[in-house]
Amino acid sequence: MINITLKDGSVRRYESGKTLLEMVFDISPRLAKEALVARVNGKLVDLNSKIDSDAQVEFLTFDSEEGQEVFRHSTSHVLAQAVQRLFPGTKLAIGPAIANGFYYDFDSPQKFTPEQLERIEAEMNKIIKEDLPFSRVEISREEALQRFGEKGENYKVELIEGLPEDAVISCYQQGDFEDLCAGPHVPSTARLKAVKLTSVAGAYWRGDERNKMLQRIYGTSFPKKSLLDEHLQRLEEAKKRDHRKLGAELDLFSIHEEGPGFPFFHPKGMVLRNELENFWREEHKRRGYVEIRTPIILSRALWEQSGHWENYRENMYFTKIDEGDYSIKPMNCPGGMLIYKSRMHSYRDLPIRMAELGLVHRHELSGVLHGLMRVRCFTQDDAHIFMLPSQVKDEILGVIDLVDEFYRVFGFDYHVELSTKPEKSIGSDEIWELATESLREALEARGLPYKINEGDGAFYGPKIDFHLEDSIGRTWQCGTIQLDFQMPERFDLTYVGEDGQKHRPVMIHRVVFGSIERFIGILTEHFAGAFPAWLAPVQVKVMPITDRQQEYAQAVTAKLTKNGIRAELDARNEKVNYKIREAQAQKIPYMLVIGEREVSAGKVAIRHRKKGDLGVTALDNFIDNLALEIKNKEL
RNA sequence: GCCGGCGUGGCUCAGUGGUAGAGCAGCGCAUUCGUAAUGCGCGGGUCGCCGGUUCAAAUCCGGCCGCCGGCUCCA
Repeated sequence: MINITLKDGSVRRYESGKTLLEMVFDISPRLAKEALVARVNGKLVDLNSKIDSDAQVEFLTFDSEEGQEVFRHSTSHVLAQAVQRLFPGTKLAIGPAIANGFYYDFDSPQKFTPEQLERIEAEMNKIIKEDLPFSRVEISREEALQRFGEKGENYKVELIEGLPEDAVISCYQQGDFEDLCAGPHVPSTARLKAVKLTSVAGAYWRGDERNKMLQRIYGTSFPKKSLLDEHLQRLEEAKKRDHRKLGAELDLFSIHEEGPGFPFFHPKGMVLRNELENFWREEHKRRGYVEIRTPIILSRALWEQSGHWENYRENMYFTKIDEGDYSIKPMNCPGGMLIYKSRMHSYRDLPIRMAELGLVHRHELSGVLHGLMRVRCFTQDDAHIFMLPSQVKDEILGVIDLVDEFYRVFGFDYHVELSTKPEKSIGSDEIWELATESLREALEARGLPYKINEGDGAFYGPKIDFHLEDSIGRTWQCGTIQLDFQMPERFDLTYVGEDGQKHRPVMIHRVVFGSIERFIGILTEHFAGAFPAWLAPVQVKVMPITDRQQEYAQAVTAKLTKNGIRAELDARNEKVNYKIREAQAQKIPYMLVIGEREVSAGKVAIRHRKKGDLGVTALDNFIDNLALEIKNKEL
């Protein structure tokens, strides 16, 4: 007999060799129906596995992250089985669970079209009905190589060859299908109740564009049809928040075939931009930043000196002036260097925090352009901080705090990544190590959780990245802090120290919004277009009920405008319902309905886009309240 | 750039070889109305672009451009 300790601390005794599935049936038939996998002494294992010694056991359902992952991973195996049934000879690459679903990469001469996806989905449902148990077998490396080699599964062979010496190699089988897999899996295909294949896409083997492009089928799955429907419903809802759709509907910006990736900002979009920039200038002034502006076009020699020519050329645009080669700036730093160098600096002047709202152009591959999130020209809210080595830590902390304070104003959640030395880079390993450690220490000092992004730093230094989410959960890098020992070297930047000698300053590149364009995209999706009053392009819509209130409504609008509030008059000969409907669709925060009663009382009737009818009040009172809401940047 | 899908009035979409359609928006007229669509009328499209097949192409074929979802890359 063995002792099994459950999550609640209770202990049950079983004969050695009983499977987890048998145990959970004994504990609770209801839990048994929902349990997908178990955590045994901290390790995830199949419910089909046998336990032969005392253990801590926890049963996991779809409610847990691990349960979902196992569930989706098992679904990807069923997908692979269905594809191989319908298209024999299809080779398997990898098929992991991802956030909200799974995918599987295939190598097949057969092109998977949307119609075929339906066929595959039907086959998957058949496999699910067949209630095939997942069973695990551990095999030797030689046997694994032989098995998958015989079947012509060359990608699997490659995977096996890449496994570490001491790795346990396992296979999972359901019916006549077998896949190389570490597991664990759900007990049987019948658990995978509701399955939906969502799209096909190309994906390079091992994510390397030099490799063959495989066909990736994406899908998702749930233990209940209703959960799947809810998920699809949520995706539909999210589409309505898409900044590309809202950007057109709210008349914020447009992008044209005449300039792919080069957005045009309309008057309403400019209000947003300007509000963001005003806020940004105020906050930076308060924190001791000075503002500069550098040219868009600068000579090739400058870019050679900075290292961009060597490391960033594929992303740059070029032009000729007279006989000379010039480049359109992809970054603002070299321009900033020239300003720093234009005069002498004393150690007493440092740190110098030099900010620039700089318009940069980058050649991005056509396939990656995405509304305002990924464009070919954008405005970075850049700053370069020149400092003494002893000031590095405080300056990094200052920027981390600044970013946090900014994002808080908009109510954004964010996550942080630390990116290390990339393949293409300048500077010695020691310097990189030192810079990376400084950033790491700053993060630790603030207790910020972060993820390491190996090899994703800028070519001149490591960076801390701040990522924000869009409406469907894709994350976009916005803020970044990059520590740079290289540019000061390359541009021979100096300051005069206490000792009267020249010394080398250290530099930080940093952005908070990241790109104003991308930030506006995120902002739009986050608020679903219903921007807080301080950002709303139109803050108040004044709507007289009939022509007779026209004059009074005009006076109201004029007074609002005089008080710095962005107000518009809807003088059209339409019913209030119609005007309200339109103002609601435009997500205007406040509507002032003006009828006979308001005119005679000299008041206004307020309607809020979310709170509805707020009753009648004096105009001055409304103005005071709204002015305060705007000043406080209320959400 | 690569893989797959898509491209018809400002917007959403119907039309799959035989003279381009609807709703919304726009414009005109009427209506003067109390918290999410008043009625009637009128205009508007070389069907993304170029070429081919055909007596005839929005529709079939090829190339290009753009967009969407991924991959790779990045603010």
